[in-house]
Amino acid sequence: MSDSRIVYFGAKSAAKSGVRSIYKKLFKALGPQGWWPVTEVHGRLPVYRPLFYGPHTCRAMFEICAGAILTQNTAWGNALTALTGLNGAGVMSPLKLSALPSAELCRLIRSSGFYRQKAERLKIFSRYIISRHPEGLEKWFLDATPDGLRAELLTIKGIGPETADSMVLYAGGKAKFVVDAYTHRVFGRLGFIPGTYAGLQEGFETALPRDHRVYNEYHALIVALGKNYCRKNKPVCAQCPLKSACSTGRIAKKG
DNA sequence: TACCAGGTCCTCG
DNA sequence: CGAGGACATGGT
Repeated sequence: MSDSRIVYFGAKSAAKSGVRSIYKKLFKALGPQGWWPVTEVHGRLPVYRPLFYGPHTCRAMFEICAGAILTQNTAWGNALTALTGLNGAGVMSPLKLSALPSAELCRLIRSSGFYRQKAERLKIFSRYIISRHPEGLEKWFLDATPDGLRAELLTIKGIGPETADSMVLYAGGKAKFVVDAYTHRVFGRLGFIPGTYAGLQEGFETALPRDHRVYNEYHALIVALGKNYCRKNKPVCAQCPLKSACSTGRIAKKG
């Protein structure tokens, strides 16, 4: 007998339909998320634009990449303060960032935490663009395949799987599913295994149409769920859009 | 007061 | 490989 709460990724149609039905539930309950929030040309704060999936301007692409680095293991609000600081200082570009003294860069992004590491990572990424892709971020990303771009990004120090995938999906508008801490938590509680980065990513990419708009919404919806319902300590199971598909709340009640 | 937040790198069994 | 520590601020 199989435990209905356990859903194996791989060649299982149950996993496919599970992944798809969860997406539908989330989208229906929470709506389009408008990711990735990007600063408007004339605006100060990044804005969520529901149902817009690109293409982005070159500077928006760079801002998304910088944001992906700044939000590593950090609350988005803290990363956002740093992004606003960089925009306010007029240094949101590879050329400007790479020319900025490290102490100044550290000061601008201090709110994001791990700021020495992140300042270094932003510089490394900026220098990489200038030296390896002098034609610019836009041409680099738009000409690349999702897997090729991901592999190249992973060679850059400071860019790991999630940051690379965020850049590919949200800056490049290419179909790569982003797996993050929320994804592990939510789908772990839902009973999906394996819970490794590669396992989860392959599960999603196999189950879903290869459409960057779907990957975009799905990951953003998982984050929304993780923040507002599927919290680490005190999950709000009673009103969770996925409670019918999840056993966590029931188990907790049974004790 | 602790714990948590849209990870990654390095080191050591 | 996987586990464990370092990296750091701001919100609850």
